[in-house]
Amino acid sequence: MIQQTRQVQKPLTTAHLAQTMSLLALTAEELRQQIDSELAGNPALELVEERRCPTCHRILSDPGKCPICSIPSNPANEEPVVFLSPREEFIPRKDYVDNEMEDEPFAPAAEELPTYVLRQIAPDLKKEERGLAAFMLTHLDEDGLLTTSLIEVARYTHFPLSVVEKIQRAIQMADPVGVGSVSTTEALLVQLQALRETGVVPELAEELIKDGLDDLSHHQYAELAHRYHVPQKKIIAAAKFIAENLYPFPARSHWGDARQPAAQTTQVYHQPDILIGFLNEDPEKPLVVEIIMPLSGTLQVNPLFKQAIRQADEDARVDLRKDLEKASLFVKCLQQRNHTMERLLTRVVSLQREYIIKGDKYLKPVTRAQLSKELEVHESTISRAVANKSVQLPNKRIVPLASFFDRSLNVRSVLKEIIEKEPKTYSDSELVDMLTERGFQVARRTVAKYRAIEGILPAHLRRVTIKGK
DNA sequence: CTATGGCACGGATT
DNA sequence: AATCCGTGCCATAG
Repeated sequence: MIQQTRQVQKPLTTAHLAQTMSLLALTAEELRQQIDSELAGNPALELVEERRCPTCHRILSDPGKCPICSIPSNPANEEPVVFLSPREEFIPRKDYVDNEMEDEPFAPAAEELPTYVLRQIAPDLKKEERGLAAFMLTHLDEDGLLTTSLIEVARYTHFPLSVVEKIQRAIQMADPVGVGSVSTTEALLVQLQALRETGVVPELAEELIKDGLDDLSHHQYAELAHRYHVPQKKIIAAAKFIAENLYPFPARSHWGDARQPAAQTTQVYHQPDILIGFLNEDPEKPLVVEIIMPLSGTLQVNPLFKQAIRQADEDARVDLRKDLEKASLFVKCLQQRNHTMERLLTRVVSLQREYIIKGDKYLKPVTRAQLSKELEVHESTISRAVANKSVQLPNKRIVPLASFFDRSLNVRSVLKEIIEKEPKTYSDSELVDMLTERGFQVARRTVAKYRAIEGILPAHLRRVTIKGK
């Protein structure tokens, strides 16, 4: 991806900048590939052994200081602790495939999904269970449904059925909710259950999914209304709810597109590039921000290589020097990149502290442009750094880094809250007033748009819903 | 007549 | 320069 390092003799500034930029845009996983290939292609680069902190045995990226242990024990620290966290083991490699049974090499279309899900649930599983989970996840089709029945899974893997079921439940609750179900019906029910915990669900939805899915897809509302002895209106409302909020094929839904029910965008599943958590998981302690560096050691220019140059004869020397230049440029760029990331994250995290801790409502609308001024870098630098990266929040949710710059998330979240709380259904224009009271000035039309984004039904359809709990 | 969704325009953001 | 987002106007459904 970075071929412009051909002539690196002198133009330190431009080449330097260009490469730093391209490195900034990379996710942790991509960065690892980049480094791997750089390392393989350049003998002057060297990966020095990992250094660990003597007390907490954390791998260090900077020689000497351990970011965690050097935190002074003042608990009420408002400032986040930001540091590079070299941890190779965090980058899932492709070897999650079960070695024992190689009958099916890989689900070709879905290589991203299994690792993504596994990452979420792995912490909660025992070691043997992880293997089972991995096995099940490799048997998903491109829609995120299980291709093998649970019984078969149990027979193949020699796990008791009860364990298999337990793991399946864990998988289903993971991010593309419903993933790992054996049928679309099951997936829908799981999603419904999940929605129930957060919001309102039409009372009929569950029945309809269980028995009436066929008629439902053929829009036989009259027939259904008759069968359940309810007005057709209710059926339609429930149907609409199902259509807009649930996804028969979990792999096609993802955080980003809960907004666009119909749009079947091919979502890429990210693993986090940045981890945010509390020190020792203790909300009293300061926030710890780990920028994942996909390395177990530190990159540097091989000192032996420098020596080798001196001893080399004339013509070899030119080539070697080229390599050396390239290597040192790469190291510099990498450092620069990391430095920028650190500064960026420091600023963003302390700005959005409330959001990170308390949730969407507290997101402050910050633009990339503002931040670029504060950090004195070009806007495009921020854009690149923010794009395509995802962050794991203390509550284990994984969100795109770009969501820290969502200009309307807070309003939408308050809007959602209003609608969920108030028993009476407000029309859009009433909602405008409510929002204005709380300090958000938006147009009526915009409220409608936000509703659509959040998948909230219009007032007259909401009226027939019941509150779920 | 009221509440909403569609289209499209202008300004901000990237 | 391309894209995204909020908004106004208008048609349509209830």
